[in-house]
Amino acid sequence: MIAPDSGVQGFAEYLARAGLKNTRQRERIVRSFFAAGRHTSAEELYQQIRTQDPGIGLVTVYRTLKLLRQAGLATERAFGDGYARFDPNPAGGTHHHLICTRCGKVQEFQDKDLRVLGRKVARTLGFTITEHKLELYGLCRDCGRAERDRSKPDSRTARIAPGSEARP
Amino acid sequence: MIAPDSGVQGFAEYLARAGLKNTRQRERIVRSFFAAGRHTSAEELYQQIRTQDPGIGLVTVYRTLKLLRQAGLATERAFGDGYARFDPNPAGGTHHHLICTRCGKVQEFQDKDLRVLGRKVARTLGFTITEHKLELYGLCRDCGRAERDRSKPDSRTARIAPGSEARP
DNA sequence: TTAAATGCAAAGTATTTGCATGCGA
DNA sequence: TCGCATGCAAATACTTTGCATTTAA
Repeated sequence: MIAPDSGVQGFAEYLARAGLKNTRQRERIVRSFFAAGRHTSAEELYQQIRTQDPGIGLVTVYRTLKLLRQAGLATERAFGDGYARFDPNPAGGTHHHLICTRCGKVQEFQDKDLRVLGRKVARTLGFTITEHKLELYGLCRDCGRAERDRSKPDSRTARIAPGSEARP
Repeated sequence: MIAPDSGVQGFAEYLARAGLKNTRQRERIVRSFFAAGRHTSAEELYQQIRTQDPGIGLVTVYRTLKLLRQAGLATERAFGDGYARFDPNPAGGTHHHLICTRCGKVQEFQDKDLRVLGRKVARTLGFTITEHKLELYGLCRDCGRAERDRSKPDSRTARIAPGSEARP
């Protein structure tokens, strides 16, 4: 994983280059963002910062997240609930996702072979890579087992509940 | 790319298994979705279907997209504009993204080596893979060039306009 | 000093839900 | 026939914007 300080510093550098100001609020938000780690929503970040610095507004959190995206330090993701979620872009490191399409469970893993491979592809296409992220979709162990049970001749009744989407 | 018919059929099977109904609207929406291909928003889909079948409501499009997600046939994505965008989940095939973190340009590519690699990782963790998607983040050719120019000693003036996010 | 940043309140807008009616199985 | 699906309108709620004030450079 990325060291939180590295992200904070990268953001400071971006602000300086772009002629923008580094404020108390921005620093605190960015620090919390990189400390929180993964799949953070603006609201979650806001609630957490609030306990340390009640003066900060939700609007500023949104604005700072937007800046982080523009700086190439964060990526917006959607998991299906109404919230936009943000992941820090690890500089050099990688974190990938295994996402179960049935229950919605998200598991992370790492693999360094991917790094090499991605770099090769990118070079061919003229891209300068700062981050790469692999998402594997499928069935997790439990759901895979359920699926196999379902297809046995005995259990013809549907096990799929249309309205059920788990969200950890 | 996935053949549209395959997706339509997969959805029909899902509905049958789950005890849900296959309606004229659903069929048309799903067909259009798989034909459209990539990064489709609910609104776009709605506008397109409207020309063929004015009776269909936007609400039904939203509901059908939700079902497609639950069926594991579509993935929700966020590019940063206000819209949720949906990609069909290619069964077996893969399509990956190169995303420029500065201008937002998205380029697709394929690589079969990744497939093997992903499968290996998944097996270790007990996942059954149906799809995998690699996202490479970085700077596209143009933005990479701009970045290099910027860091020359001559041009100290900021080239980064904070409010400018291109969206193709 | 000065342009940028903040925070509140208000606006905007993508997405969901309630309910009466329609329709597939 | 029965229960799921549809569509309209209204509601929700996430995110953005206007504006006066504060603050970093």
